[in-house]
Order: sequence, then structure tokens, then C-alpha cells
Amino acid sequence: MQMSSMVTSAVMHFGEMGSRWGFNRTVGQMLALIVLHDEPLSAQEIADALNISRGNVSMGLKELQSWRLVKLHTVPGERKEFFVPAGDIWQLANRVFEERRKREIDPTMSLLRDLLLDQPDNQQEVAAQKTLTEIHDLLENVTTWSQELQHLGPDKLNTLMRLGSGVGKVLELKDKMMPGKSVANDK
Amino acid sequence: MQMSSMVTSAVMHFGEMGSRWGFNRTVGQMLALIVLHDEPLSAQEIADALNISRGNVSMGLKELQSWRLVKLHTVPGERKEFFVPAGDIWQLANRVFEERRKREIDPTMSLLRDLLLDQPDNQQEVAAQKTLTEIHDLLENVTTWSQELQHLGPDKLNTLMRLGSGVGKVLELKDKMMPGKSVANDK
DNA sequence: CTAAACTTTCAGAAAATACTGAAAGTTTAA
DNA sequence: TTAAACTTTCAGTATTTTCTGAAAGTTTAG
Repeated sequence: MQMSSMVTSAVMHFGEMGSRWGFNRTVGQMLALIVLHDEPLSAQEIADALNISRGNVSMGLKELQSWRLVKLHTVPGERKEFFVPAGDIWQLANRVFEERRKREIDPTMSLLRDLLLDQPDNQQEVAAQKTLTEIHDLLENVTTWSQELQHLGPDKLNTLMRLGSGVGKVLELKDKMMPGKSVANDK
Repeated sequence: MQMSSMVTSAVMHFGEMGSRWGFNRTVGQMLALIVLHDEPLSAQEIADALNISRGNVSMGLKELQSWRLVKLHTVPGERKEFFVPAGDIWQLANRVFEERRKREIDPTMSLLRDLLLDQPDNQQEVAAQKTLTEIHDLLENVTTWSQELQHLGPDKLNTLMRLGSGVGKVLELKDKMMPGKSVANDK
């Protein structure tokens, strides 16, 4: 298996960016390779193409599967396992968002809920709790929002995004269409 | 300067989460401490509270300032420098989003644009370019979208978020009421 | 100018993370 | 049951990242 120069560039770049997206270099490379290669790849082919150890590939594939970004693809009559992307680009992106939400937001939400249940012991804690409440509410909004977008599905999401600079327009539309429905707590 | 147990818990947690949010443990702790402490803090106080070296605090503050999350606060008559959060929670969150976009998305967009300008050399590159286009378009949407949200400001953002699952509804209404305005390329 | 009170820098040490490769495990076929 | 063809595991090593602390830099006061 021989990578074209275009695929090589992309694979190397995704490797460098990998750690910023929540996985390490080789996992990033593996993901790019699997996504960009139109044929299913075996673990050995991946190791050869990226010049990394077979053991590393095994670990990387395990991680990519735990993120639900790649999946097994069995070829009848072949003993070894092949791997393919676990969906289209939209689905993969959603999985990354969701997984990162679980790792980056959920644990903090959980701690904040606990801290907000405690009785403040002094003036300092009263002030801290006020700030912690703001952080909690913000994160809750972000979480709700991102789940919302996921449920919309690609089509509506596209419509919404193509509305372009007019996200504000959605709000105007809402006001025109559902004037009675203005939301409590809305300042 | 003595941290309350509530603040200590939060600071430690933000330290652990730090690396997932794009900075390292001590920078995460420093940010939490500065945000949760209602008085301006000096570098030395931060070093003492977190039990880290003065040099590390200096580097961490530099980074937090480069993210525009904390800012200098000078006290008349005092030689040393104090630090305070560079805005309210909403503003800080926006800065984090924006900074991460710069680090996590912009470099990839740039590479993808370049690769898409190249003439595909073979069938493999034609297929790869198709996928790369999908990724490019997705990231472009995400970028546009997040910039859009930032420009909305906290108030409208709040309204939008509180609209919750109603966003889909508004879109449906829009399609029914303004069918002519549907956007080209919208499938 | 000198010293005191601060801040920054950065080489090297410490800690965390990623990778290799050999050994152990699994599955299938004969 | 044996062996071939694969996969996974993990101890040890390599690499990367973070942190320290001493030295150098800066600012202000006298």
C-alpha cells in the first residue's frame, strides 16, 4: 500500500494536530489514513504505511474504536481484520464533539453541582459560589446546546449554518413567529 | 492568603482538567484561583497558595495573559503587580473558545485549502480530495458558526440557548413561511 | 550610583506520555 | 493437537512536557 503525496501531507498534519484534538500523534495519523483511504486497511498495512510498531497500531485502533471513529470490517475468507471509518464525516465530527464533551465538561459539571450543594462557611465562599454558579450555568448551556445541535441532524444543521451571518435572524424569526413565547428569565 | 476548602477543591479540579482545556495543570490552577478569589493576587501569593515555584507562576501568568484570561492590576503605591480575571465568565469562556479555534481548526483549514488547490494525480487522490472537501466544509461551518455566536453577545446567546429544542421548530416554521428564502445548495 | 524589591529567563531535573518489541493470547484449519 | 496466522498486552525505553531555582533583568527610591 502506497500513500499518495496528498494523503501523506494530510496524514502528517492530522498527526501533528492530534494532541490538540484529544488523541496522540500516531492515533491522529491512523485516523486520517483510515478516513482518506477508500479501501479497508489491515493493522499491518497501517503499521507499514506510518512506520510504527504493530503494538502501537493495536493500541491506537482500540482507542479509535472507543471513540467510535473507526470500526471493524471483516472480509469473508480473510483471517485478519480490516478497519474503515465508522460513518461519514458529519458523524465522525459529532462523535469527537460528544466524546470531548464527556471528557472536558461532564466531570466539571459534576464537581460544580457538589460544591454548590455545600453551605458556604464564610464571605469568601459566598463569593466563590456565585462565580461557580455562573460557570455551572454556562457549561450547562453549552452542553444542552451541543446536544441540541446533534439531535438536529446534518440536514437542519446545514440549513442553520448556511443561514450564515444570520443566526441572529433566527432569533428575529422566532420573535415574529412566536411573539407570545418569549422566554422567562430572558434579560 | 488562605484558600477555603471550597476554593481548594475547585482549584485542584481545574488543575486536573487544565490539560484537556488546552493548558497545563498549574496554569489551570492559577486561572481558577484568580477567577475565584475576589481580591487581586500577586504572583508571590499565587506561588504560595499553589505551592509552586515563582518562575512557574511567571510563565503561567504570561500564558494566561496571552489567552487574555487574566490581566494586570496595578495598585497605586505598590511596587508589585497584581492579577485579576480579564472579564466576566462569559467573556473568559469566549476567549477560550476563540483561542482553541485558532489552535485546533485554523491550521487545518489552511492545509486543506492548499491540498484542494492541487491537481489530483490519480484515482486515489480524487477520492481523497472528495473527503478533504467534506472536512473543509464542515470546519468552515464550525468556524463561521462559532464566530457568529461570539458576535451575538451573551444576551442573545442566552435567548438562543434557552430556546433549546425549539431551534428545530423555528427552522421548520421558517421553511413553511419563507420557502423562497431557502438557501441554494441546501439539500 | 546603589540597593532593594520586584520580574523574567532558561538550563537542567522531574514527571508524564507515547512507543517498541517480545511474549502471551486467540482463532482457524487441517 | 499442532501449527500457522493473526491480535493484544505490557515492561522497559524514548520522547515530550512541565517545573524548579539560580542567575540575569528591570524599576523605583534614596
